[in-house]
Order: sequence, then C-alpha cells, then structure tokens
Amino acid sequence: MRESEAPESRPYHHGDLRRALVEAACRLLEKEGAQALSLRAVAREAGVSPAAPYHHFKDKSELLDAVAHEGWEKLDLAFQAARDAHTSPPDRVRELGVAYVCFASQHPDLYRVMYDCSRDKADMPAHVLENEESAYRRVREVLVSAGADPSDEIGLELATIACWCAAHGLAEMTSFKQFEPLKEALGGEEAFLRGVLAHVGVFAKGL
Amino acid sequence: MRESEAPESRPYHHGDLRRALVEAACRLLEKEGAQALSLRAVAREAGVSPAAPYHHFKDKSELLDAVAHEGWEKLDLAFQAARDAHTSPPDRVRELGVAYVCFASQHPDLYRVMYDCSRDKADMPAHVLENEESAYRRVREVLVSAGADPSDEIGLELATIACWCAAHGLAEMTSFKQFEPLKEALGGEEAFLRGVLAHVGVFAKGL
DNA sequence: TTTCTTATTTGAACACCGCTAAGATAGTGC
DNA sequence: GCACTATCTTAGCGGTGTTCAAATAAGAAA
Repeated sequence: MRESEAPESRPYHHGDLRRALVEAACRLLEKEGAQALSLRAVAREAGVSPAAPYHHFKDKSELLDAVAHEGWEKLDLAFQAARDAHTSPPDRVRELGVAYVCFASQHPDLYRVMYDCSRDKADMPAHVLENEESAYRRVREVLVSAGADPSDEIGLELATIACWCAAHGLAEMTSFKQFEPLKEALGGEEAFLRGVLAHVGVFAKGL
Repeated sequence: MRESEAPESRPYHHGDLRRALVEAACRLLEKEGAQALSLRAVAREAGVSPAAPYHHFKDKSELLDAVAHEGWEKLDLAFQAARDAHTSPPDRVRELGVAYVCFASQHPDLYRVMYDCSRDKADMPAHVLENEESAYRRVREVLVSAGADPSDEIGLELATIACWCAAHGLAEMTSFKQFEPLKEALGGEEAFLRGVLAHVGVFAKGL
C-alpha cells in the first residue's frame, strides 16, 4: 500500500471509487453532454478499467441513479434559495417555479438524466418524495402557506401536480429555438418564464 | 425482375423500402418498446440487411424523425376528434388537453420518440409548427375561439405555450405509480387529468 | 436486343457499447 | 505469517451505429 492521499498517477486500489465515478460522470455530463455518457467513458474519465464500475454499481442505470440523486440535491439548494429570497407566499410559489425551470435550463443534461431515471421506473425519484427536502413537499408546503386548504387533500395534491407538470413541461421546452424572439421581446428568459407561469392558475394566484 | 406485388419471400429490390422501414419501426415500437428500437432491429423486422436503411435515411435519427412525423399526424386526428366532439369553446380547450395527454398515455413509446426528436433539435417538430394541421396552431385557434384576444400577440403566445407545457408535463408524469390511488379516488385517469388541468388557468377558464 | 448507367441492396468490417467471467492484487482479520 | 475478502484488470461475448466495396436489378440508350 502507498500513500492514502497520493494524487499522482494512480496509486493503489482507489480511495473511494464509487464517489469518483459519480463525479466523473457529472464532469462528463457537463463537458460532453448526455449522449456521451457511457459507462466506459465514465470509467475512462475516472482512470479505471471498463469493468471496475461493476463493483460499485449493479448497472449503468444504477450509476445514473446516483448522478440523478446528486442532481435533486442541487435542485433543492436552488429551491431553498428561491424560497428564502421572497417573503410573500404567492411570490414564493411563482419563484419556486422559476427556480425549477432555471435549474433545468442551466443544467439541461443533468436534468435529462434526472427525469429519465424517474420515468424509466414510472416513479418519482426517491429524493423527490421521501424526505424533508423532497422537492414535491417543498411545493406542497409553499402552496399551503400561500392559502391552499390543507384539509382538502385531493385538491392540494392536484394543485401540486399541476405546478409540477407546468414546470417540467416548461423546463423541457424553454430551450426551443422558436421562443427566442419572444424571450427577447420580454427582456430575457426569466421574464419569459414568469409570463408563461402566469397563465398557470396555481402559479398565478398561489392557490 | 419478378412480380411487382409478390408478397412471398423477398422478391426483388423492394417496392418502397423507406415506407416499409417506417412501418416496421412503428410496429417494433408498439411490440417491444422504445429501448428496443435499434436501426438493425428495424432492418431485421423489415427483412433487409443492416446497411439497407442508409440508402433512404442519412441517420438513425432521420428514421426516427419520420416515425415522429407519423406520430404527430396521428395526434392531429385525435385533436380533430376532440374538437369536433364539443361545441362550447372552453370545453374544447380542456378536451384538447385531455386528448393530448390521453394520446401520450396510450402510445407512450411513440410519444417519447416524438418529443425526443424535437428536443434533440431544440426545435418543435416541423409538423407542429408549419402547416395548417400543426398542433400548435390548433391550440391557438381554440384559445381564440374561447375568448383570447387575438390582437395581444404576446399574451396569446404565452397562453398557448402554457397549455403546451402543462399538457406535455402531465403527459410525461401521468404514468407515475404515485398517482394511481388518486386516479382511483377520482374515478379513472381522465377524471384525474381534468382535475389537474383545472388548476391551469388557460385550461380552466379557456383564456 | 444488347449495352451502359444508375439506384438499391448486401456482406464484411470498424469502433464503440453494456455486461460477464476468470485471474491478479491489495488490504483485513486470524 | 496466513487465509480471506474486496477491489481492480484483462479478455471476451453479443449488440450497436456507421462506412465501404462489391453485387444486383431497373431504366435509358444503342
């Protein structure tokens, strides 16, 4: 065994390959895009053999799950920032939507991985649903604080889903070329996003 | 040369391989799903060699474009049916949304191909934008007939986009397992869809 | 008809992919 | 020290998108 922290060459087994692989995948995702994200390329980027990842992930999809998980955590940071930047509940609802779409717009390939992972399992990702930082809960909370009736379970859930759908749809469409002139006319992408979301009841009136 | 219409074995060059390939692709898409849709598999299904498609499509993506185009045409049929089944303009707006999401729900793999083609080009597909049957135009028309001000170009465009986003988002999320109990509580998927869309201003009030 | 030309189709090959199995290697517990 | 286990590598399987030279058939020119 050599130094545990030796950064030169490739020393021994590897301190924490699992983490290194996820980081390499994220790096590749930003550099080369989603289509270049093969398991072999990730291994190459991390400096190990093509078979090495299989001792830390059962599948390619399991690696992508880990990347997606990272993504949802980053998104939650953006959510917290958006929430804390505004005090008026209706503003918070709207800005949560803007923050969501902006995140997707700034990290399109990561967002794609995040969503594909969910869809492949016909399942909202665990991190979206299960714990306190779940993005789904955050939306729900803000809707309640904006005046939605928390005793109307079904209505509240429908409203939350409507928020989510509009945000996701906009996230996937905002990069379409056809919208560029409109964005320019409105003075930037964020204004465009606010303009669209204003037509979605839940975002517009906070209920 | 043999019979031009001989359906046995594999007769001569091939009457119209391009069309046969697109049909084979659609068949595979329904039978095996989107992930099984390789160019080689399509060629196999059509009974030709792996290299044959390259004389009719520059790329795999160009084949998928053709499949997607077929999909948008089918969707337009569903749109026309939904529009003609209702007379009240606000109903028409809502039912257009329901028809959109139902189409995606019934042909999930085809819908995925349709949308991936658009996204890869950062471009709404030609058929959605360019001609009379464009789905985008259909939404716009119905919105105007429901009372939207056609002289407010920007507002109308924003409303159309909002419709589209909500519908696309819902289309990609409606298959999530988490929504099953809610669907059951509301008495079916369509009721669920209407419930969600009711929270989207444009769908709810037709403006 | 025969010949020339062009459009299709094929077969073989390349590089890459996800994944598996067998062996090498390095740390851990006895 | 030793056996044991986790980790990593090498080699290889079948599959993919794509290219290229050869084969084949259809149509035009003679």
